[in-house]
Formats: sequence, C-alpha cells, structure tokens
Amino acid sequence: MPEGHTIHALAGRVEDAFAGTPVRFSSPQGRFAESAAALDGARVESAEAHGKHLAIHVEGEQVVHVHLGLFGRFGVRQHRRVDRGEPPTDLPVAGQVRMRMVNRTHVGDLRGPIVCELVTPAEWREVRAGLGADPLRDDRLPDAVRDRLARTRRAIGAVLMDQSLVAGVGNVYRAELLHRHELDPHTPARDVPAGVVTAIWDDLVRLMPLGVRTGRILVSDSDVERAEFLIAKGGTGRVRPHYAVYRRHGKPCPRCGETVVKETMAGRNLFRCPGCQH
DNA sequence: CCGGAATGAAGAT
DNA sequence: TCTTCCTTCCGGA
Repeated sequence: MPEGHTIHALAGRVEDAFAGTPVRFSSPQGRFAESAAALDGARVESAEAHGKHLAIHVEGEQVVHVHLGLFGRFGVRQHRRVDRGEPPTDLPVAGQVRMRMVNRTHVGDLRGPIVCELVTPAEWREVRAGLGADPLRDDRLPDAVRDRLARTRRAIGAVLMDQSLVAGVGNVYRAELLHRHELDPHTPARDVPAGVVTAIWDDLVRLMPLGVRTGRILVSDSDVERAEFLIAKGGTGRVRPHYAVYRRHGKPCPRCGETVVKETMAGRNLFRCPGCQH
C-alpha cells in the first residue's frame, strides 16, 4: 500500500488525531528511543506529505521525517483509555513498533519504516527539494519536469518511478497508468508524445485523490465509477480494486486478451501487456 | 517452522 | 546492476 496516496492519507490522519495536542513519544522497539525522548510531551503542530515522504511538525523546530519504504505501516487509531488526565502509557504493544505516539484520544504505531528520524525544518526542506512533482500537490505538470521528460532517453516506466521527477507514484500506479495509456514501459520518455504525457499526468491528478480517500489504488473505470457512486451515497468507496496488469502475469489482459507478462526493470517487478502496450 | 515475497530506496561495485 | 535493510504474512513442509 505505501505509494503516495497512502502517505497523504496518513498525514491527514496524523493531523486529525494529534495536531494541537501534547503527545507522548516512545520507541518500544528501541531504535528511535533517543529522539522519542527529546520529543516526548511536545505539542504536535501539523503533518504533511510530499510524495512518499511524511513530515510531522512538532513544537520546538522539530520535524519527524518518516518514509515507509516497501513494507512500513503507520496505524493511527482511537484508544479506549480516554480520560481527562495524562495520555495512557500502558497500551499494549504488538510487534515491532519503532515509534509510538499517544495523546488522550489516539495512538499511532509506526512499524518497519525505511526512515524514521528527527530532523530540523531546514533538513526537511532539503528532502522536499530533492523530490519531483507530486500529483497530489500539483494539478499541473511543472514545465521543468515536462522538459526533463522530453529530453531523457530513459524508459518511461523507470522515469515514472523516479521520485526526483514524479513524487508519489509507485509500482502499482506505474503499471496501471501505462496500461491505461497503452504505453510500453520500455518506450524512451522523450519518444512519448507531449499529449500522452499530459494525459498520464491528468489521470494521476484525478485518480490519486480517490486513492487517498478510499485507501485503495482504484484505476479501472468501473472501480472508479463504483467508488464515486458509493461516496456520493455517503459510503467509504472502499471497492476491491481490479488491476489490468499489476501482478496479473499469466492472465489475459482485460482489454485485448493477450497474456500479461512480468519482467524486471531497474530492480523492480514490471507488469505489462505485450498485446496493447506499444 | 522456514522460505519467500512485497506497493521502496540507498549504498556499494 | 547488485546487495542490503526495514517487517509482516502466507504457503508449504
């Protein structure tokens, strides 16, 4: 799950749960213990996401920088020990919790992150400076990024995953977006017509917010329609996603019937339909 | 119980 | 291009 939509949703949940309140920080697993001690009891101000990176701003010019990596999770939930005094310190811990945040109403448990570090606001700005355009922050593809895409011979499949160009797109969105636009991932980026680049970007800008909202990567037209219909009726829109190619190797492409293949690109699993992606 | 795989990315070679 | 790290879950023995 951790592609950009997950992190943006998480930023919202962290902010709703903790912003404006003093928070107990701890590190049951131990590897964030020193920083947790420095943060403990401080007031959380806000949380924000850029691509797959999360920043939790804490009073005293402190920023917790988190990246979930491939299998990190950050579960935020209400706890049952709501009282008028201190946040409870005896909530049960399950598994390896790198960082725990607790206030009077909520607990957040971070497991398996690739990054969990206490940094300064300036250091967080540096992280952001190294990240490309985020479809969840920028409605329009910045010209600087468009120019770089128009110039590079690197494969469009690799470029879409390059966080310094496009921030937040991961393996699932990449596979499905390239299939939606009938594009072979191996096509050099500079050979992709400008109109197609724009169409892919606009698609991301439309689809990723639905991912934030539902917690699912919804990309097929029928899933999207169904989720939007359910949301309009007051539901969560949590439709079970149907992918065209992602992890569907050996199965027929829903558009052309050709068998979906799995290969490796830049060390990552790549799924595509040899029949209709050119 | 063990091995493998997973939506990620840095660092070494 | 490769190895390594982070943690959980699932299938096969």
